[in-house]
Amino acid sequence: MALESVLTRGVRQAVSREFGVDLETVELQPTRKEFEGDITVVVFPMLRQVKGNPAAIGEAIGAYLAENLEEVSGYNVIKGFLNLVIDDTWYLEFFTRLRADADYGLHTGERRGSILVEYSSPNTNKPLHLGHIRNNLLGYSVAEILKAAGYKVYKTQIINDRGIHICKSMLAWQRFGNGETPAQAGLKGDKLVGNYYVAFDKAYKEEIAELTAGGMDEKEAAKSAPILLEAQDLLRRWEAGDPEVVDLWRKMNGWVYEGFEATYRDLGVDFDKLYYESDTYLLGKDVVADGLEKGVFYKKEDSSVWIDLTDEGLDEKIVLRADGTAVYMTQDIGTAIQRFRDYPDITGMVYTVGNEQDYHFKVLFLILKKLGFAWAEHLYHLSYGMVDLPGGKMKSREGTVVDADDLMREMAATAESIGEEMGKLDGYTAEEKSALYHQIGLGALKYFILRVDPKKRILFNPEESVDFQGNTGPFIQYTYARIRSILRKAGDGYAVPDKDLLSLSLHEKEKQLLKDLLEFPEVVRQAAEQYSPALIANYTYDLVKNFNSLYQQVSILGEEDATHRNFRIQLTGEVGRVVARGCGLLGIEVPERM
RNA sequence: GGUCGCGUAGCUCAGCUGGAUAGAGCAUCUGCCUUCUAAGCAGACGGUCGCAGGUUCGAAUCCUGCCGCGAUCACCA
Repeated sequence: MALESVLTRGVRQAVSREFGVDLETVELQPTRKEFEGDITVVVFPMLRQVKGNPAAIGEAIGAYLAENLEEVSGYNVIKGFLNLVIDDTWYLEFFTRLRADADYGLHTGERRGSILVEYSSPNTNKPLHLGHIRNNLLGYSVAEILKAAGYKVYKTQIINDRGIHICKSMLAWQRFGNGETPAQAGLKGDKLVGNYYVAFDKAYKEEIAELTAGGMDEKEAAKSAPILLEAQDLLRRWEAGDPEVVDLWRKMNGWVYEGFEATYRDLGVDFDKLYYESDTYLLGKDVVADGLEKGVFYKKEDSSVWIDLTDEGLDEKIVLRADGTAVYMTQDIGTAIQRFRDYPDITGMVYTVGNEQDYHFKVLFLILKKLGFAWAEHLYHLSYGMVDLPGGKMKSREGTVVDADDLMREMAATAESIGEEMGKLDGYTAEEKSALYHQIGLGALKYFILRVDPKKRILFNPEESVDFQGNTGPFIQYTYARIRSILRKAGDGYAVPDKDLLSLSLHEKEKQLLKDLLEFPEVVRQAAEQYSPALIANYTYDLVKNFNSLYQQVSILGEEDATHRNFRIQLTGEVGRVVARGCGLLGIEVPERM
């Protein structure tokens, strides 16, 4: 049984015996470092039910527990806090269970249903940037965490592959491209297409300038620039299925996908299914018709369709245009329903989308509830803050966008220069080194982003590189490599029978590590419940920090008592296992050496 | 203006379902590599937890108001 349940029950019994009261709640917390003990019972809340002074009550409970529970080997009372010393044997017993459990920390036996996690979902006219990186890392990590918590997870994204923005790139390519391909240009496809998007913007601005110079009003010029009109015409032809336009669209989107794919591969994220907006943008209209019949929606004189959410403290929201075409909301209603058809087993969905769309998702979920879909209760908007630069938002027009590929390359380069200076990689080939530096650079980047609470905005200063020391990914990776090094040196013969193990007397740092390891499953559960990789990141950091502390203070391989030495080696191994698992949940790889 | 989010050390962040003297990292300063990887460890310095009230035995944590920053309030996605 879990220690907390044992103690809670014991405290209840103690209070019942000593004071004749049935306690409503028992409050436990880890004992603070400066006091002796492992778990603390807070006496204050009992005062409502038990009369007396807190110290005396704590004393009475402590005496009872020390007497009656084998888990409790000592206690002290300070100002209404009853600190319990838990017997080493209890932690060692826990350790025997831990080492026998190959899936420690995973709640895979729980079968909690299936969840679809959507993330990334880029436009196909521009390369991925730092903002997308946060989105991808969060989505991927939350998907992994949900798996660990016992859900079956499908990872997906919706690719915004149609619309006026694509047509702009297409048009610019037609005009200025001379048939240029990514191979000819020596560019990734997404970069090439992105360049034409920029080229469009430039030409468009020039035309506006010409028109205004000719005396036209600026707003009017913005609307009537010939290149824009032509792009709009391209969109109409695309929607009409004009083969020439559709072919070009296919070709250019294909280039972009190849480019994205490379970025995803470098980033280490993947998807089980892709949705394309070109397939889904017409969805949702029939649902609107249904909702109209049910009275969820209403029609205005111009025959546009709306929903009135003023009762909910929100506004009226359009769900279908007067000409019968879909808006953003219409599509999202449609795709949500489509996904529950495609995956009949899913019980919920997670949308990884920036917090600028908080309102949209609030409305979307509300509409789906009003339409009567029971699953609408289990939709979650994984909302995250923007990644800003010291000067504010990233702006492609001002060239301040931090490109995803460039950033990853720079991180790896930093890892390389540090690594080469350290010079600990004798025997590694150039390829092995390069792979390792990528791993470390990415570890730094991922940890940097994931350790922060998703809803907070992140300030990224390109001038100051991401740290590789202290509370960072490489610190965790380094400790893992250190652990692996110890285990390699230790070899194989360090099995310890349970009965020998249980007679050990634990070093303070060893006990601390066992406490840390004990928490891991609960941390995973919490991280899933709160959709927060940051909890995993911070936990893993604390664990690793405590391991390093042990490492510096005692000798592992040099311990003279054979049983104790072997226990330490095993403990090292288990810490390594949990570190690797925690990192895995963050999408961070751990190296054998570094 | 309405709504939502954020505000903790010089900087970047933990802690927030109320509990003991608010914790890390970076930066600055001290020590520690002939012994398991020093991308490390031990320590020092650094805080009116935005401000003001309230609830409570107890508030960084909950409530109210104010201030600051951001987002949003499109027949764009």
